[in-house]
Amino acid sequence: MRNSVKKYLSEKFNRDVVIEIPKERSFGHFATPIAFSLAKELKKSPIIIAENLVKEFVNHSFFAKVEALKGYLNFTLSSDFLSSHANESLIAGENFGRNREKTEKILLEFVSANPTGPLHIGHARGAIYGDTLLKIGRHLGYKIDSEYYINDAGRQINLLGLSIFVIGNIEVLGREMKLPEEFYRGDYIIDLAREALLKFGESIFNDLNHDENISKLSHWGKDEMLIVIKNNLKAVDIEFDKYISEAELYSDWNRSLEKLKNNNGVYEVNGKLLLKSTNGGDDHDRVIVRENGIPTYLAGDIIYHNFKFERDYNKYINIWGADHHGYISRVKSAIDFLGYDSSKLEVLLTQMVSILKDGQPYKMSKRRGNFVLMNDVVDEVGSDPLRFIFASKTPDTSLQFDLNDLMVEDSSNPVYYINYAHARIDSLINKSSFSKSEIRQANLNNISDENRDLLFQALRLPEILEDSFNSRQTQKLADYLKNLASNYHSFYNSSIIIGSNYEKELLKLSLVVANTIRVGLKILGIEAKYRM
RNA sequence: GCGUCCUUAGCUCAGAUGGAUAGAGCAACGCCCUUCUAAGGCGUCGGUCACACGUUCGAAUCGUGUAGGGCGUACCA
Repeated sequence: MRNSVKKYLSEKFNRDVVIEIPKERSFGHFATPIAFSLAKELKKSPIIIAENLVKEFVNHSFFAKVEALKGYLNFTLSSDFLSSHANESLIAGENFGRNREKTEKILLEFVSANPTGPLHIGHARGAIYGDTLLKIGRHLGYKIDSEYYINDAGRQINLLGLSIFVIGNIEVLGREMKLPEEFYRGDYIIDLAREALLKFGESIFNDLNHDENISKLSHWGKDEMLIVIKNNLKAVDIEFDKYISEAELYSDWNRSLEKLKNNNGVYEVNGKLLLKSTNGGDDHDRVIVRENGIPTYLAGDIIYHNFKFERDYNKYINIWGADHHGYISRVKSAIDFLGYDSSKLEVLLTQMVSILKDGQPYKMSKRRGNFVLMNDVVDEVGSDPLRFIFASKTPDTSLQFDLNDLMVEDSSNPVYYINYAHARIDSLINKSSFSKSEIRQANLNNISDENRDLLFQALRLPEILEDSFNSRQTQKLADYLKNLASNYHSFYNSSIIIGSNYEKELLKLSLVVANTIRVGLKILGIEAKYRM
């Protein structure tokens, strides 16, 4: 709707026209401050310009009313316009908002947590934010592939094996042994050690210097962790198109390195190879191959990004935790030296999360890792509220919330609140003596102004999705659904629907609202409830 | 120090490419079930948008600076 109005006005005035939604309802559905920008060129007061412009909109099919107010042009949409959109939305059903076919191909990488432990709550934020963006984008017709990059090569995997070995000795076999500071810890390592004992027998815990044993534990442990991670994700309904293994890509290292060298992106100092990452704005150049010939962590990212760009997408989006922001300049400079356009890579950061329960910092009971596990939270509050809270907050501010707030079953919990509106509508439809098809055929041309505003709001989903995706701000969709539900509850309370002279019309309006809620929630990864 | 994200009501957070009186939920206090789900609605209270200067017809929004906080600043991942 907004786009068609914007397009129409832009063509009419032969310039880009700013369209906004006035906060004050009596000002109409859309408004434009165009007279202010024309004032300078025409050297006339915006108020007079606006009054003159109004005259050009008499008997227009889009608008029931166009008026000039303090220099603004305010547009009230016509019932014809709204009611034809309402019909389109009901016909589209679950595809409401999907009408546009985009050609842009996007590769979206997110989570990519190391397979050395279960996902924690920070990962959950990135996972849900990324998956929500993915769902919005796909609904809008973008071709998006999702990937999880597994850091399954390098020291951290070896460290996982060592940690299982040492903790197994201490906690499972009751032996005396020192646990070095940098080792992984937490109940999940003990669980792994117990399973390892069953699988490999006690002998695997006998010799710390036995490389084969550690290697066995490392690789097996990594595979187990990957299963755990995939289960953590599945619990909030997230699945990736592809999992890319660093270890499998490693054979491509020489090819990537050649490219960097050919583009003059590396140099040698004391037997080490450095990447000229200062080109991308980094503080200093970074080592990519050590003196002993072993590539650093950054090398893996270089290979992976080479592999990404060889597959020719229009855009690459990475979602990283804020603690990785220092990596952006390194990876971007590497992409440039690989011979690709680093501006095609967009890195989105999610800030830290802290959790309260009963107003107190949430600590895992009986767990000795320092972070809150994603799985514990999902077990406690369920997938829907967690998905909603992460989708409803801007990713670039640190976030704190109380688990109790997510478990409450009243209007303070947006998931319940929105579902309740949806369930109420279904209940009305069932109570009515009219059939659904009779209701759908009702004519919405003569509904009241207030009800027309509700209809207008329910039909805004497509433009909200566009805005939400383009700005990468999923909370716009979440907020929109909450507001729509709120307005529906108001509507519900202010008029009796069943038995009214306008029963069919009011129910049709309700159906439009319900469809928008259902589609919107689905995109947020939540199935709307029909009964509560 | 440098980089980066942030600072809006007592609390948790929204505020569209700068625009018309700054928004919601919680908390507090009132009111509304002889009516379709009161798991709801309506209302009151509450803000020099951290601070200063600047750009603009117009700034919570843009720029510069100051103060405060998170994160990062490894030949660790």
